Amino acid sequence: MPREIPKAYEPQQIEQRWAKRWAEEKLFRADVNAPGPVFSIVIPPPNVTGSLHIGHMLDHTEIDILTRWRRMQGYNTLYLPGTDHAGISTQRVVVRQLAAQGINYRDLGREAFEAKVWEWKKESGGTITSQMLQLGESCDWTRERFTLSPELSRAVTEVFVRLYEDGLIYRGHYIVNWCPQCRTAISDLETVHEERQGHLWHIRYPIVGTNEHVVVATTRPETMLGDTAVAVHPSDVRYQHLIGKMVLLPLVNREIPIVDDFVVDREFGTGAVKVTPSHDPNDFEIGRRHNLPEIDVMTDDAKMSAAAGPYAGLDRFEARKRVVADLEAAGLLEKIADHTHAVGTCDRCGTIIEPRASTQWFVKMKPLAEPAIAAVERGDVELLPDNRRAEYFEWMRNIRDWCISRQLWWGHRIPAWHCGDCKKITVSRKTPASCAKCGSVKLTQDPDVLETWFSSALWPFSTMGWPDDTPDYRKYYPTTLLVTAYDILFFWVARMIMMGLKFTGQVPFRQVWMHSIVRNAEGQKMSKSKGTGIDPVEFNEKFGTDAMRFTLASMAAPGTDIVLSEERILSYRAFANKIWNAARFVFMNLDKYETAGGETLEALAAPEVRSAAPHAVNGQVALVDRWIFSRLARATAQVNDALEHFRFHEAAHVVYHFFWGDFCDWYIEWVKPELTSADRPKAAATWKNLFAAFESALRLLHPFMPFLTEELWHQLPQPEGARSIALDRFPEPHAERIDAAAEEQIVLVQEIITAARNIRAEMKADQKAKLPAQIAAASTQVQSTIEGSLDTILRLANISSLSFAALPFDSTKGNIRSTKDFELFIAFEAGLDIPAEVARLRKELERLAKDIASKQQRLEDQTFRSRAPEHIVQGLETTLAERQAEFAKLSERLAQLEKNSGASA
RNA sequence: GGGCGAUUAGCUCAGUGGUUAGAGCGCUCGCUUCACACGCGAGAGGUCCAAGGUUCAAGUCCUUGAUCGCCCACCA
Repeated sequence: MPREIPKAYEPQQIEQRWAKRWAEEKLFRADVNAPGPVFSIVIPPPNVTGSLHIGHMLDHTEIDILTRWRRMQGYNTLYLPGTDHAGISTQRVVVRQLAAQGINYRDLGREAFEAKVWEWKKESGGTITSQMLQLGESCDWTRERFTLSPELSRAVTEVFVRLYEDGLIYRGHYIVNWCPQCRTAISDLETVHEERQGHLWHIRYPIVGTNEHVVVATTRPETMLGDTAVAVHPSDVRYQHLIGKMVLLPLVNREIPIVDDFVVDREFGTGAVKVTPSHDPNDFEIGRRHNLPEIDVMTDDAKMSAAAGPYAGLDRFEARKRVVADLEAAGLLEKIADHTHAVGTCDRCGTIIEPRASTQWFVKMKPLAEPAIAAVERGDVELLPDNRRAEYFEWMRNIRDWCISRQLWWGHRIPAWHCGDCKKITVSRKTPASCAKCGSVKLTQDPDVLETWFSSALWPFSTMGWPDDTPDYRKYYPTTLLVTAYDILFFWVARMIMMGLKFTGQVPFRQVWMHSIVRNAEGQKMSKSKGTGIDPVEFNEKFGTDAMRFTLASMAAPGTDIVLSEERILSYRAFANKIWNAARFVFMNLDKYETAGGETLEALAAPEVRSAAPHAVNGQVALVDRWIFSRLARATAQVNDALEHFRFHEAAHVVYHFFWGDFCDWYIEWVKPELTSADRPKAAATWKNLFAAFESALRLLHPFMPFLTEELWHQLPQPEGARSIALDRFPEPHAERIDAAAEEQIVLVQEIITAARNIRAEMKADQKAKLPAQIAAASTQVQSTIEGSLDTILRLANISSLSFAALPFDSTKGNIRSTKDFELFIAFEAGLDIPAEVARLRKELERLAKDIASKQQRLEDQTFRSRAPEHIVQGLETTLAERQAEFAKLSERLAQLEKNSGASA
């Protein structure tokens, strides 16, 4: 049966077809009862309403490579997919959408709004999962999870209640980061500090009962409307006499005291600071220490509040201008200095955050952090790469309490009820009937929801059915590995470790692999909103998912961030095409094999054809077959080692060069004539070996290029009932097939062929002209190797004959290439380009001379001889001898040429 | 203010103290060779950022500096 496949690889329909089939057949469904060691991994859940970006693609590529590799190695694998409800982001999207329809979400009311978000989730929540399906990720879709599902919400409530009962969750009034755009508190981690060019306004505050004034400096003049004191350093001689006096707050005409506090920096500004307890963290602390009132002069959306008097209703920045103008008019503005300072912005929307005193829920972190620090110190969780450990420890040791409440509607509502009578709080797993304290039934649930990362922190065990003791939990928890970008080490990884230890008594994962971040050409983080992102879906369609995966894997070297370039993707698309065409060659020959009538193709599907390779003829395995299986075994071992250490780029490099370099460039070219040989047993053996090597190569490549390899694997003869290459075995490293002798001999033959091609190219010999060549072998082994592969040498070097001859060759009559093992000579009539050859030889000699000199110098050094390991010294001696011999040969040749050209000139 | 990373071929990047520092792209030359021009063959191209130091031996380890980038940090 002739196999008709297109000349060029077209990934589009092939990928779609397989992606669909893998999902439909539930090929990657995990089975707790399956044999083998466990390899389990949960996805870092993407935002449910988001779409796939290049960062996910990297995450997912690494996870999928590892999962497929381990599955093929016989592990019981689980790759659990799912999504995050992403509180703020999702709410923002829906709010904006409603606004576009002229609807203010607040007018809708909480329940109706929540319903709208669920609706939106239903509509667009499929985007990311369908994109993942398109990518053909080998995850178990029957176990897909969502952070806001009833099951996972139950885990969230359980955790909240237990933390509250343990005194680790408290409600308190503190300064938090307030985002006026999202209208909610956000955590410290969710703020991004940006250097901004601003001003430092120096304002005179008149001292009551005198003509004096004190000058304060501020970057946010509008907050003065909420000032309730001025603070100076207790030992600041400039101001000591003022401590205890009152100043009249300009514009507001409120009398406020001058207090002393150690936190004031005498060096900064004027050394006197206005104190606004409601709008600054330091001032808040000063306020606590001095019992100052708090005056919140802003509203949720950062407009000035009624407390701001005449400025009420103004936007904070408009108010700033007005306040400054009014102060100036009143003659109270002493000066305006330029000042660069870090401004906190919301990492979701970029709005400048407003520090604001507010009542929120917090988690006490120190008691959770301590065991999590110990677990990493002990190595129960291995954080990789190593250098991230220090960051983790640094952050964990200085951890601050975590503000977990958000003034949003989309999320897990806090399971706490406020009593209308006694004002006490009842925290409960289920809606309580009455106040736990006074029995009142006038209960209202706390309006806040938990921040998204609270539920994400439980992900490794909430997805396994916790708090129930499920088979999944027992089998797959703790998970084997977490793969994620390093930028969410604090947001997510650290919190998972803390929560995992607290609630399961176990670490949530044994290893964490933190990969790089993908950046664009300008080195910025890829961001869709900034228009700097690469759309992976578009790229996948354009170049093929396999090519994209391979590109990402090949660039995923630890340490540096990845800058993706189209050129690089193109080169791996070419690689995919190369594999495709190697397959075409194999298929073409499969047909010949069958029509030749020896054995049927089905015979090739027999397990022993694969496992017994390399196949022998008359008890003899051909050199090239020994070689390719040796190379395959070596490549497999290298890939295993690389993947065990998350060295994806190294693994990719190995398979690339094994396939393209060893298999295509040499093996296929070498065996071509054997396949059609009249010697039937020999042809059949070559056949089986070609088939087995190619088939193994496909399996080796599968974790990296799943679609292409699946497609081709199915076109090869396979045993009855074979469903997918993904369920087949990964190649074994087969240490016994590593054949140093065969590799050495093949290298020799390759060197001869390359030398001949080099001479021909330099001579600009007609491609079709086969020239006779002569060779001098340095040993009988070399000679017998050459004799053994003579036909191949003649064919691949494009020479008509190769005769063994005695040295020296007449370099004026042809060109010579030499190594330690041989000298190859090809004569030609057109005449040698003597000046060119002289130049080449001189350059070569110069290089050799330098090399020889440095080696001699080192070998003469007695300290080197006495201290360096013996194999280094011996190796150096051997190499030096070779170089010297080479140098002698080349000098002789050069002299001959110079003499000749001198004679002829 | 602390901390981390990078600097290697024209470009993008690998490189595990040891014998001639590699890859892909690009470049030059030659090829419609019956798997592949997304290809084949042959080449050119590198004071490994700088200066010191450790070592028998440094692209690799240490120190300092330069340039670029990132993270953390409540000086108004």
